[in-house]
Amino acid sequence: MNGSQDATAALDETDLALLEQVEADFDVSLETIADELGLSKSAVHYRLNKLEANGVIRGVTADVDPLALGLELTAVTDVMVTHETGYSEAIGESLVALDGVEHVYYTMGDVDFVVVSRVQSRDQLNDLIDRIVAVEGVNETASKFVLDEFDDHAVSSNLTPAARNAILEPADR
Amino acid sequence: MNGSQDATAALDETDLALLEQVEADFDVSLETIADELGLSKSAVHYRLNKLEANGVIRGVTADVDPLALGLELTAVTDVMVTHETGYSEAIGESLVALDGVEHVYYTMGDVDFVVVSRVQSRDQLNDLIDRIVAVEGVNETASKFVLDEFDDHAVSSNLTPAARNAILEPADR
DNA sequence: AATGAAATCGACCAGCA
DNA sequence: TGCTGGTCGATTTCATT
Repeated sequence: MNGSQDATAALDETDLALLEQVEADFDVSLETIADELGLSKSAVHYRLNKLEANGVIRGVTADVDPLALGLELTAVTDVMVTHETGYSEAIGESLVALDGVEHVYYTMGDVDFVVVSRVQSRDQLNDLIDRIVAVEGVNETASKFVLDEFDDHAVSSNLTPAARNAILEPADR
Repeated sequence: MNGSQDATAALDETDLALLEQVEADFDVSLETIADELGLSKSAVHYRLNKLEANGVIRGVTADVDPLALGLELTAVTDVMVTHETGYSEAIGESLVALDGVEHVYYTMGDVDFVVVSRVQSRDQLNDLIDRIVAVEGVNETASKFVLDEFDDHAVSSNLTPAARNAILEPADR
């Protein structure tokens, strides 16, 4: 054990470039990635394995278009809980377990939870809000329709220069 | 061309089961998936190709853990714009283009945009909020720290029974 | 940490129900 | 259209440096 941080794995610029590639598209051949990075196929594979072993890459998944499944309605719902007990984690887990709920953020401030959900219709949204209110501890909700949505799901290509530097040059260097 | 909807591709239960599998983990072998679904490898491959051709599967990507990159701070920022011009799309695109911004929701109501972002430190969050305010048309912001987060990124395994039925039994049947 | 060879797996094709 | 079985190419693994 040395003095390096546990949370942040030691990454170099090649790792970051590799992450940007596979986070954007893991369906390309290793050869294509290897060419772009100036590495051999085996080297790319070796680094990918290391990144997965370190927990940097959590997994590889298919991205499903919600619209293709008819989920055309997105809502942002503010959820207030009855009193600040220590049950925030249980409530958060109950909320995310509801069908249709995609993200749950437990926040500081007057709103306790921000819930993002996807459904097909207004009927389904009404039903979902009913199920949110039925969660033990939930007091009040306020929902907003989402008219338009913009996403940048990639993490590694979305870093500020400061964040990049912090990753490439750990504090204990 | 028949009377089927454009938006919602015709999917059967096998397709949904397949989507649940690959949305949870695309790193397993085709044989494993085939066994669980009671299909042959070729059939699985055939359906995957079709789902991708239909736009149901948008792509295959690596999931990177933000914490592994030191992005331990999540914030939800409400953004009010100066006046309801027709530039909401331009503003949304400007917001999501900012480094650190992950989701942007353009909403109906008193708040115009809900922005979810990830950074490493309070310094970086201050900087990000400055950059949000600097976006043309942005008037006022209010940020909340996220203390805890719960996600269900999978779309196909997150459907209400009503939504499942609507997918399996199109209206024009 | 990276390489090259051997085993394994996935992509594609022609044909069939 | 949905699927089968086989072939070829790509990927994963491992011994080696």
